[in-house]
Order: sequence, then C-alpha cells, then structure tokens
Amino acid sequence: MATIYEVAALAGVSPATVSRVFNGHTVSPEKVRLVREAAATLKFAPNRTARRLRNQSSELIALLIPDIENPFFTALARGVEDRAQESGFSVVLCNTDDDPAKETRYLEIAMSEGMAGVILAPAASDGDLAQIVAQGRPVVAVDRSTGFDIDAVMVDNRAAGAAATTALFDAGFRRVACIAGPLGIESTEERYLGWRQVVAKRSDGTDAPEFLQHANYRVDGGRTAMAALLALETPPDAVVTTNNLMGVGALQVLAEAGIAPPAFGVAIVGDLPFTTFSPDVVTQVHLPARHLGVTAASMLMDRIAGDTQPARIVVLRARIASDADADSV
Amino acid sequence: MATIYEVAALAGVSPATVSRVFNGHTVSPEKVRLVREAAATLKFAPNRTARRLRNQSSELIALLIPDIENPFFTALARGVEDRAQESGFSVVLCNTDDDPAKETRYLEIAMSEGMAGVILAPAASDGDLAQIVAQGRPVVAVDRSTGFDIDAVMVDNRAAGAAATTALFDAGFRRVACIAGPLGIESTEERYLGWRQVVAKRSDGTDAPEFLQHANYRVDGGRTAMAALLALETPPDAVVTTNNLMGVGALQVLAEAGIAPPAFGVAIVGDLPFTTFSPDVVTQVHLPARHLGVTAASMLMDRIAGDTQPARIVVLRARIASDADADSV
DNA sequence: CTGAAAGCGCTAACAG
DNA sequence: CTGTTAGCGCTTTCAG
Repeated sequence: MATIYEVAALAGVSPATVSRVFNGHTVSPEKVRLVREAAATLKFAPNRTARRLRNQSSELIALLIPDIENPFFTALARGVEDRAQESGFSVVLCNTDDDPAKETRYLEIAMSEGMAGVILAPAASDGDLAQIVAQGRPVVAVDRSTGFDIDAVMVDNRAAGAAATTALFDAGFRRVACIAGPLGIESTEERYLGWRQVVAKRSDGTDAPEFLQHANYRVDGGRTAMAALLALETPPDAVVTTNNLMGVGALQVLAEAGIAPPAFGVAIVGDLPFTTFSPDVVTQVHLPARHLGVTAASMLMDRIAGDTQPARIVVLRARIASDADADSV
Repeated sequence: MATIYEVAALAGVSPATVSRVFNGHTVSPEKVRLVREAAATLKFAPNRTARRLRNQSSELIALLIPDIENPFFTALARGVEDRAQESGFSVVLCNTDDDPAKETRYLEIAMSEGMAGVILAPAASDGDLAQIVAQGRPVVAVDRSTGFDIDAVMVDNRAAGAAATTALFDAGFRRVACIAGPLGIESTEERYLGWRQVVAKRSDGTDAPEFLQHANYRVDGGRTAMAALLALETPPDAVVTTNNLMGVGALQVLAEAGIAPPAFGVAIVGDLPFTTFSPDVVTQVHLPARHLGVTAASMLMDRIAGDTQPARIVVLRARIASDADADSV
C-alpha cells in the first residue's frame, strides 16, 4: 500500500499537497493532475486508520441490533445502510443477541474504534450507554427507548397493538388472545397494552386471564404460546402476536392443528416475512422497519455534522397492510 | 477517553509499561496492580485506531454478502460471527447488492481500514479481488467461487439440484419444471444442471424447453417465472427452484392460483424461511448456511494466524430436510 | 524488568 | 498556492 510520501515523491510535490488533493482543498490544476497520475500508477488509496487517528473520527457508523436473523431488523439495517451510503458512510453491523454484555462490548468497540456514531436498537435491559453518551459521541436509539436523553425513533406501538386487535373484532372474532413478548421489553408492553384496551371495550367478557401469553420473541416462543392457548378449556377464536416471528410460530401450530386462518383469526404486529398468506387472511400491522432505519440514519448524520439541538423523539405510524402494499419484506 | 500517558502518570510508571500490561508482557506484579488501578479509575480503554496504525492490522474482519435480507446469507453471517467471536474478532457486515462496483469499493475499504481479512460471497461478476489478494491479505470465498487461487467454501450445488428434482419424481410428478437464477451465477448454473440431469433420465419426454425459466434471485423473480410456467399450454405439474426466495415467489403464485402443494409439486434448493409448510409437503434441500459461515471463518482465522498452506476448497453437502430437523432458519 | 524515543500514515496549522 | 513540521495514541526496539 503506497503512502502519500511515495506519491509526493513521484509527483514532485510535498505530502501536504497530496493530502490536499485527496481532501478537496485548493491546489493548482497542474499539481492536481500530477498527483492524480502518481496516485494512479502507485494504486494509492489513503490509509483510513492514519486519517482517523489524526481526525479522531471516521466515516464508519455502528448499527447494533438484537437479532440479525429477524427480517424486521434486516429491513431496518437496509434503511440505515442506504441513508448512510448517501452521506459517504459505511455501516458496521453488530449482533447483540439482546445481551446487555454484548451490547456494552460493542459500544466500547465503537468508541475505541473511533466510529462517527452509533445507531442502537437497545437490548431488553440497557448496556452501558453512559460512557459513550458522556463522551459526546452521537447515538440514536431505534425501536426501543433508553433511559438517556438522546435522539430516538420509535413506532406507535400501542396504536399498532390496538389496530391489530380491532381488525380481529371487526372481522367477527370475539375471543381474542394475545401472544406478547417477554416482560420488560417496551415495544412489547405497549403493543400488549393496545390489545388490552381494545379487548376491554369490545370483548363479550368471555376472555380469561390465560388469554395473555408471554413468550420469547422468536418462532419457537410463538409456537409454545399458541399451543398453550389451544390447550385451554375454552380456547380463543383469534390471536394477536406482538411481533413477526411469534406470528410465524403461531401460524405453524395452527396449520398443524388444521385450523389455519381465516377459520382462526390471526393478526400480527409486524410483517409476515416471505409469506404465502394474503393480507386478507392474516392481518398484518405493517411496521415501517426500513423507514425507521432511514430516519435514524438521517438523525445520526445530522448529529455527526454538528447539530446540537435538544434530543428529538420521532414516532412513526404503523398501519394495517393491504394487498396493495408493495413495500418491504 | 484516557490515554496510556495519563494512566502512566497516575500509576507512576512509563507509558511503555502500561502498554505491556495491556498486551500481556512481563511486568512486575506490583506495577501491574498499579496500572490496573489507574486504568480503572480513568476508565481507560486502549485506542484501537492507534494500535492498528502501529500494528498494521486489527481484530476486525469484513463479511461481504450480496443481500442482507436473504435469510440464507444472514444465517451464514451468524455462523461467521459466532466463529470470529470465539477468536476475539468482530465482524463488519457489508451489503454488496450483487453489484461488482460496490463489492470493489468495500474491498478497498477493508484494505485501507487495515482489517485482518475478508470473507466474500462474490457478486455475479467479480469485483476487483486482484489487489487485495496481491497484497497478501487473507480472503476466503464462500458460496460462489472466484477466478483467484484462494480458499473457498462451497456447497455441492449440482447434487442439491439433482436431489430436489429426484424427490419430485419419486413423489409421482412427471412434468418437472425449473426456476433458475440469472445466467452467469455459478451456484444457480450448477443446481440447474442437477435438475437437467435427472429430468433427462426420468422424464417421460413431455417436458418442453419452456420448462426452464431464468429469473432474478428474488421473490418477485420467482413469481414472474411461476406465472409464466402456469400460462404454458401444457403446464408442468411440479417445479424446482434454485434458491429460497424464488421458491417463496412460486408458492405465492401457486397459492393465489389455488393449486398449493401437494397438489402441485414444489422442491426448493434452500430453506423456506419462516414457513408454515411442512417439509412433507414442500421439499427443501437444506443448505448448511450457518455451517458455511463457520467453516469460512475458521479458514480465515487460520490464515490470519499465519497459515500458508496452498488454497483449500471445501465442499459441504446439502441434504433433504425432514420434519426432524431443528436446524437453522 | 523498565524507560526513552522513534515512528505507523495522515492532516492542520503556520510560514512563506 | 505550497512546503515544513508537529503530533493523533500506541507499540517496540534499544539501552540501562
């Protein structure tokens, strides 16, 4: 890997001039040509590590997500990437597994790597954000909020939960259960509260406490919970799941039991990935995953550019998906 | 962020000693204690940028994949990450969109960022690997091969295509079509050849040339191709798709046409992500995505550690998935 | 075992 | 407009 010194020598100029050429500063056209030629023959590319050490910041941002295998988060990542790309930033993706320790470790790496900023979908209980925030590095939270006074992009989870539930009642179901995520995850709590609100208003009173199931946020969690629901003495006739993967699990169990929708009502907060179900049959409350990513990245870019306004919270709307949607996942 | 100088001052030792403590070199127990205490109170973490500039290499590896929203690649990524983690490496994920220009750009970044190595699922036509290979940085190809003499981890694609096709004939189907990916992508070509071999042997001669459809590698490609197949004067009674997403597209069209499996035979080379279909109904040739990742990462770790044996090609077996499989996706 | 000092490649004053 | 120079924070000889 050639250095600016070698390029400078070949072009007959000083290293500083080479640096200027590559940073868009004013240099006489003649020397620009000389430098570019020299750089080309030497296949020179500026060493980003050295540049970063000097500048104390890079064109790299970190994106920490809990589960890279969940299409919701990959769509979000895609949005982040596209927006970051536009501003010349590259994205480092880190999988936290919803593990606060891993989250903290990656946060530390992001700092000591001198990354320009981080977008964080926080784990259930926060890792140690304190340090990175104190240091003044830009951080944007996405999907879940943190205890810190930082920018955040959220979804109106309660409304989403309510919308899913309402759709089921409107379709004529009366005994609407809920498969919620683990306790302590904000987005899940909110979606579950949306469900409860609507049930309180519209149910005919036959719903049992067992109609609320807590499960892990994955396919197998959905399976377990759905099986438990079906085993009840008086089972529900419909179910709301508070995320996409649990919805898949529920549908699998239903299919195996021979009571696939629309015989049994299913509404999902989130998008059913790669589904063969029509939105007419399984209600999906579309979460703007990609848009969340784009928005978060935009906010981060602002901060990196030096924006110092007070922390903003942006809340995006979820909406019932229809066949007309060509959007995402 | 504290520096080793501040730690050294507080501990009453030289910066060199601080460095030694953090790199496991021999230092008297007494000073080790002093340094650790000082570091703790200052919340010191070594600056990776500076360290890298000095060492010319980091504990970061790049993983370049064509599509982060394809579960095959995220499972692969997961494998890479888990294995890299074990050796203390972090993984930077880059999305190439199957675009050689983007691939080349990320390759350059990987180099100038001083990353320890890269794992590459090459785009259709190779980006510029020449430079990075010439420079001697470790590169491992995965899923698709390159024109270069480097380590590679592949799947036995021809056998996979043949297995999918055979399963369909064994189930009694006789007019087995194939939805293949774009021309020029090796994995697809091979899987399609596997299909052709079996068809030549077992078909009753009624198959038309139109039974082979080339489509883009995504859900909509599968949809278009399946629709074309169904529109034929004498349509097939079964179809093999050469990747997972096209399989989803085909199933969607079939469902909409009211001829879902098992009425119409479907076999997929790859795993149907988040499916509600039983493997008894839709044949899936399981691709060891995660295992590919683990293997590639292992090979890369070897190279980074200084292994200089000649380039190895590892071929992993695909196999028909059954209900018993709890594995992956 | 420990300290002093050189330098990894680059950029940003500061002169000229 | 351009060259000289001083570090960014760390590791690593080289002496002691």
